[in-house]
Amino acid sequence: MVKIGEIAKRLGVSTDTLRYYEKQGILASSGRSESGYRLYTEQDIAQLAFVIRAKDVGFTLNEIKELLAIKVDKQSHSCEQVKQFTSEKISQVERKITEMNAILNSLKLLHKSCCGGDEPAIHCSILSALEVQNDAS
Amino acid sequence: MVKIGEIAKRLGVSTDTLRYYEKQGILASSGRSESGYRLYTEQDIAQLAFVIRAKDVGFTLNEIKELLAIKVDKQSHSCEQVKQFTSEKISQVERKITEMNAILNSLKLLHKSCCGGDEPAIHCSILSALEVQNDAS
DNA sequence: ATAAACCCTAGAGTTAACTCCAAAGTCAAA
DNA sequence: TTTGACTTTGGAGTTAACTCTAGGGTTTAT
Ligand SMILES: [Zn+2]
Ligand SMILES: [Zn+2]
Ligand SMILES: [Zn+2]
Ligand SMILES: [Zn+2]
Repeated sequence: MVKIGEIAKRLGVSTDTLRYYEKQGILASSGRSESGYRLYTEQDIAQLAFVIRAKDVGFTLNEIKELLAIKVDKQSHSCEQVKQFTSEKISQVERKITEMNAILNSLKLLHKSCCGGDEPAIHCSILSALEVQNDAS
Repeated sequence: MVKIGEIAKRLGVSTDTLRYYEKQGILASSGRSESGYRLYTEQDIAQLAFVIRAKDVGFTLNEIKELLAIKVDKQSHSCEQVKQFTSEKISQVERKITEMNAILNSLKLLHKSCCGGDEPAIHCSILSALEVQNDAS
């Protein structure tokens, strides 16, 4: 059971952010000390790591809440529903990865088509590289 | 040369958003009609498609501006700088894809570990699936 | 030729996700 | 035992990315 400052420091977020996440139902502390300090477990830290990773790749807090709801709501839902829901989320993430790869390809094409010399970049075909890739979406 | 409403409709954004992107230096129209209407080319549309895709996967407008700057600034920078910059962006995108895959694995594990039956989901090991994955980040 | 549907600008309002602040209680070390 | 670093709450302020409004001009269809 660690205090808020510790977990904040370990995962590189502010204590304000952690209190905000609690208010938003993203991550509550597992308990409080005698004096009312928030106390977090290692599991809480693991969950926060998940939240941060999801946020980093562009999920909103609401989407993250949905992802976490799979865990929270398991008492009130059937396995069938859980399976259905995770299926949807999986295709959503797969779509994002596909788009990400399209962007990566744009950049790689661009990188390849540039000679890398020290002359001004006017002559290199970067512009067309970007557009060709865009057309082929 | 199409008007703002047409491009907005075709790519599923509002005309307000397009005017906002112009103000932010993300995407200007290629010209104006006699009466001052914005006119866009197919290239503009391709660029907007790129912007939308980048936005969808979690890039901020400022990051997108950086990506587009590769194209815009080519007069004032050397090929060496361009190559350097695209390299950085490529690793940034690759990192994002890696994180995305970690999340995808969490979800897949979760999906696999659920029986999918119509009984309440209490018994299934979803919780641990999420946390195991988080620990292994 | 006139109504509907489009476009313009400038600027105000909104939402998400923080971030900061004030006023006060708690805890560890010197 | 007192200083300083922590914690609490409630609420105000900020930033990004829209979104809307007002008040006007333009284009198109009937
Ligand atoms: Zn080049
Ligand atoms: Zn070159
Ligand atoms: Zn199950
Ligand atoms: Zn089951």
